Parts: sequence; structure tokens; C-alpha cells
Amino acid sequence: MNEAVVLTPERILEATEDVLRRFGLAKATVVDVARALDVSHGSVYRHFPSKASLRDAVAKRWLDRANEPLCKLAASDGPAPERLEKWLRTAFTIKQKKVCDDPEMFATYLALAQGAREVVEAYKDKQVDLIAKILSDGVAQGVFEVDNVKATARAVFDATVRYHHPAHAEEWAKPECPARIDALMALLLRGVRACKP
Amino acid sequence: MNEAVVLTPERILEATEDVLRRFGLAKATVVDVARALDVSHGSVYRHFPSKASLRDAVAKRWLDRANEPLCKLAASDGPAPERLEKWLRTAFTIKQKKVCDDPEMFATYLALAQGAREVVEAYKDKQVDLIAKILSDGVAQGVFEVDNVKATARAVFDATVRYHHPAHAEEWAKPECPARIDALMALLLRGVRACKP
DNA sequence: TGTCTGACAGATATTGAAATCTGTCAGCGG
DNA sequence: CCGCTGACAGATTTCAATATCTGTCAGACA
Repeated sequence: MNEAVVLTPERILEATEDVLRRFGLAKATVVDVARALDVSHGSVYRHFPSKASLRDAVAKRWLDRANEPLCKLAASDGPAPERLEKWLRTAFTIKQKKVCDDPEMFATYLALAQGAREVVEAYKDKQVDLIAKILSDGVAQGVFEVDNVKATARAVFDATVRYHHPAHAEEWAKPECPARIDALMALLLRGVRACKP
Repeated sequence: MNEAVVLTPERILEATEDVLRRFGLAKATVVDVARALDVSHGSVYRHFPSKASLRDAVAKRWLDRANEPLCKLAASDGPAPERLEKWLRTAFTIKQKKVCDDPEMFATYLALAQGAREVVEAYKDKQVDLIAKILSDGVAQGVFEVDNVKATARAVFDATVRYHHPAHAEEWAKPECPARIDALMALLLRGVRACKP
């Protein structure tokens, strides 16, 4: 009857996140999660069909949280070039902060990303859609000139892989990094901006 | 007296490449290399101070061979935009071919690249210089317009990371890949091209 | 009735002893 | 001399026995 002791997917996800943070992806087991919740591990399998699905659900939650500020930025208004630059820089900063603050969860994400799992693909597609939104706003404003918004959004995403894909995370702390980001941003903005000489 | 039986760095590198191809990076040992050359492993250490240095020397040879066609392309003449596009596409194709033809050596390169070792850094810098050469040719031809050639060359290199960094190799075979490369190339070329409306 | 448990089979991970490897060097043989 | 060998110490890897984990399910319990 007590709400707090009902075993819900939400509570399981919470506990899983704790366990992952405490033990890391490699060591965390479903048994640990069950122990943290003080139930048998069989009960966990009532709510998630496999360890993989549980891990994916945690990753999804985590990614959705990380994505929220970017959704807001894409939905805001104002001049598209500034908005695109801000959006990309924010994306980089969020990732960079995660890798420092929450390294265990980041390792989980990295393992997911390297396995090219469904959850991450969906997340990437969502990011590309947000970029596409800004690009089409820019076209409407007459400041961008782009043949194919969707393809160009994908190209912008691909071009910035170095600063948002976790495989490159160790490079983000290097001192020359900010200058390289500046140069990349300038190149990409020139690539989408309408010509007016 | 017989040239063939003198133990030279060159012969050791040859044998090491064979051993790596046969056993893979994980399994290959200095003892294997020595056995292939029919000498004691102590002799190998006369020519290379450590296993790491031997591995790096093999990687350097391999990278230098892969880089040769790109050097030629950068040194050739003709319109810079076509040359830049050709250069980048060739770089992608070389990598892609390597990953199919010579997977063991590719795994070695991947291990090196992930360890961000000196040899690979030097190779990347060389690549950036080649891009810079084409860019400055384009500026001289009046077809490119770029503030800082060196920084922009680095940006072009960074923007194409997805198609030349081995961490992304598994994505190269996907069917949507060529279209995404096309979109990226278009974006980057627009980014460096001089405006003429 | 529906939720949870706990025992189970097969898969995976841990462990520690034994084998192998790396890097050094005194000394052999040409 | 000079290049090479082979034995060695310490580090690393292998391997097989042991323990733990994943995923299932019949049945307890409320």
C-alpha cells in the first residue's frame, strides 16, 4: 500500500543509475540492482525483459535529460546563425561536462555509442532534426542558403563529430581545442550562410 | 657476408609486419618476430629499444605508404576546389580499402590512434599541411576565400574525422554513407569557396 | 488473482598458479 | 673488437577450476 515500496520501472531505473555510478558498467549486475531495491533479481525481470533493455532504458533517460536544453535552444527564436553556433557549442559543453562530472555514466554511454545501439541512433536522429529546425528557420530568415535542409543538417552533425562523439572525449581537454572549435564553427557557418558580397 | 642474412632494421620491420598480419596486434610478440627471422629476441632489441618502438616504426612505414598518393594529389595542379574534393575522397577511399584488405594492420593502427601516439600525431599534422597546401593554392587562384589557411585546413580535417578516423570505421560500410559524404563535401566546399553571386 | 520469490541451467566472470613475455646483460664465438 | 646468444628477474598473459550472473519458471503468499 505504501507508494514508496511499490516496485516501478521508474524506481528500478533510479536504482540502476545509482548502481552504475557506484560500480561502473563493467561491474554492475542485475543482482546488484535488485539488492539495492531489496527485492529478488527475478522481480527486476518482471519490468525489463533483459539486462540490455534495462541498460538501454537508463541510457535513454540520461540522453533525454542531456537533450532537454538543446531542444529549448532549437525551439527558441532569434537570428539563426547565432542560434546554430550557440546550439553546437552548447552540445559540446554538455558532453564535456558529463565526461568530467559523471564518468561512470559516460562510460556507459560510450559503450552504447560504440555498439551503435538503437537508443543512440534515435538520439542522434533527434539531434539532426533540431539542427534542421534551426537551418530551416535561417532559410526563412534569408540568412542561410541550403539545397537540402535535412542532408545539410546531417552534414553539420557529421562535421562536428569530433566534439560530440564520446570516442573523441580524451581530446576535448587539450589546450588547442577551443581554437580548433572556433575554426570549425567559422567554416561551417560560412558553408550554410547566404552569399551577400 | 651474405647481404640476406644481415639483421637490419628493415628486415625486422618486414618480419614484424608479417607477424602482425598473421597473429594480430594482440597476439604478436617480439619472440615471434625473432623466430620468424631465426635469431634470438635479444638481437631484435639491438635495433629497437622496446616493443612499443618497433610497433610504432611499423605503423610509420604503413602510414607513409598510405600517405604517398595524397602527397602527390596535393602537389599536383589544377583547380583547387576539384583538387580538395578529390583529395578528401581519396583519403576516405584509402582508409576504407585498408580496413577491408588489411584488417590486422588496421587494428594495429586503430590501437595506435586511440593511444594518440606520437607517430599518428605527426601523420595527422602532415595531412593538415597537405590540405593547407591545396587551400592556399585555391586562395592564389581566387576561388577560395579563407582568413587563416592553417586553421581552416585543421577545421576541414576535423570536419571529416568521421570518414578518416578508424574509431568510426564500422560506419563506413553503411548504405547511407556515400550520400552523407556528398552532403559534407558540399558543405565544406561552400565554406571555403569565395563568394561570387 | 497477481506479485514476488528462490532454485535452477547454461553462460559469463573471477581467480590464482603456471607459462610466457619483455627487456637486460655477461660472456661466447668469429 | 663486435654482433649475437641465452639465461635471468620482474611483468604480463594464459588456462582451467570455481564462483557469480542471467534469464526462466513453478509455486508461495497476500
